Amino acid sequence: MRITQPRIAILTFLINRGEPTSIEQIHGHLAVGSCDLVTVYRCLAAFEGIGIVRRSFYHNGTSLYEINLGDTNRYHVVCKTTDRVVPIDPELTAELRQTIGKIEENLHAQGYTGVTHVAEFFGIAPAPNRGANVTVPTP
Amino acid sequence: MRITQPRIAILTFLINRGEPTSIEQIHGHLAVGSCDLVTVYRCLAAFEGIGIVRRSFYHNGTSLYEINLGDTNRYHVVCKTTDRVVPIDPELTAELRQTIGKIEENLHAQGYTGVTHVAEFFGIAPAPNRGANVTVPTP
DNA sequence: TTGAGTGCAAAGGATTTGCAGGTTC
DNA sequence: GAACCTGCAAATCCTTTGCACTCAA
Repeated sequence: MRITQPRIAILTFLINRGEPTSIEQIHGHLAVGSCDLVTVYRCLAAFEGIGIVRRSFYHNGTSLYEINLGDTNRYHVVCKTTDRVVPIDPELTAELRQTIGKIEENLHAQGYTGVTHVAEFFGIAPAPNRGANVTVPTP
Repeated sequence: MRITQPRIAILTFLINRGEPTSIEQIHGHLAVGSCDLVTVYRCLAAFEGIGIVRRSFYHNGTSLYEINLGDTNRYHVVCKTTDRVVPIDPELTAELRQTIGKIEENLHAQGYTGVTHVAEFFGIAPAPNRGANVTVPTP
């Protein structure tokens, strides 16, 4: 896997962002003309393949990508109105992670390989929460 | 909401199937010519709207639909190779449901409305498990 | 009767693929 | 220099929309 300008740009962006982000948004935030939309698709697929990014889904089925920091899974609520992504309460996240871990273990025990999962919450954020300093799109 | 032939057929199929199923598969299992693919899309959207079916996603982002039996959420593993759907261990399902319930409560408490979630597991089933009597496509 | 539902065709949006030209190693 | 990567264009796949017709209520 070669280190190229577009890949550096995409990865840098994802690291700074630290949240599931749509391909369009990723592409939109890269310097104009620095990287084709198709290249973003291809790079993210490659990144997912080697495990440095994780893919999840928006409630309409389109893809979201985020940096994969080991198994420190994070879970989020995505606002259906604004697309803003807010992390779930840490304690509950820990609990969820634990339960999901058990399930994945159980599946491995049954002989499943390459087990992955997707867990997303969607809802309409209360107006005051919208635009919180959680997700400030990098200009 | 009117009771029509296509709706009866789709609902009957989903009830018998009892598992998340793709639109294509649903359409493919209905009597040929009995219902247009577009109608399947529209019916499922309508069913989802009134809450009698639930939507989830396959690992490639396409939709899966299943009958919504109250709030007795069920969670599944989808085999990436065969698309077969197998329910998660009941105890673990209960635990997962409980945790997710807490998270949704927490979100409501924060002011979120219309909270929904998606939780899916994907993996490659061990060969002996493939073709288990879990998902017998209705002829 | 009459408006919700349907089928067909065509549009739309997201993602993938083909191929020539560029860039990394 | 060779292989991998990129950009552009076009194709593909899934899903939605428009419109005239049909059918359940």
